[in-house]
Amino acid sequence: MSLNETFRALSDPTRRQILDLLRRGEMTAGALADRFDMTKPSMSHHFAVLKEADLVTSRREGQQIWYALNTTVVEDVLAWAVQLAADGRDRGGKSE
Amino acid sequence: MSLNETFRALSDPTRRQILDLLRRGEMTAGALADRFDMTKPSMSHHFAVLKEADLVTSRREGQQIWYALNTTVVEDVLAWAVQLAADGRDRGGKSE
DNA sequence: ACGATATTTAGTTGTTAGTCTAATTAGCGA
DNA sequence: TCGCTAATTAGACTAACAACTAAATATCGT
Repeated sequence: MSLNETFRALSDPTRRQILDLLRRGEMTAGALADRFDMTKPSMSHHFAVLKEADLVTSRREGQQIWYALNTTVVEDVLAWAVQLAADGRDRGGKSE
Repeated sequence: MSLNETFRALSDPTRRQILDLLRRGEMTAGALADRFDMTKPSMSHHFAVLKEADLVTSRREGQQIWYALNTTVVEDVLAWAVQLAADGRDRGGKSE
């Protein structure tokens, strides 16, 4: 896993919105693209970045490609943040 | 708060290492810079990005500037990831 | 195999990011 | 104020990014 790639992928608002939509379940590339004011090739680029970061998985079903959220990597981010926040707080003395 | 800025700041490995060092407590700009194989101006740039993203705070004490981790924003990232992971898992059916 | 639909790949362009060197600001002590 | 140290700002250069249009690939139905 590369937090590098992961955070880079998350640093784009369009990509975070895509993940947000996928919280509710799988969606096809086309259905996702329709939700944004952007060309399909541009959206396809974002899908590729998310896939490379392993934040989503994809499978083809006929002519469509279904994308799904990969919670595993999200949990890695979670773990990273927990550690940073927890240790920081222990020292910082911020009690709540 | 802007997750945009936050994730952009976190997408650089040097900056994540800086935060990592700050888990243990405040450090001066110079002390931090010494830990990296990079010029001080470059390090200063990274401090500025982290400050802009509100991931660190700074205060001057004499000739030195002390940087400290701001756990509040880290916790915002945490909350974001929790929501994504939790909702995603509810649907994804991943039981552990 | 053909035509239509779904999606990605290629190539281009303008913008942003990370790094460096050189110059500048800020504070301290004599 | 002068000289020293700490840190940032300015300017330049290269690499990487996000968006677009046009073209290519993959699958389906006839």
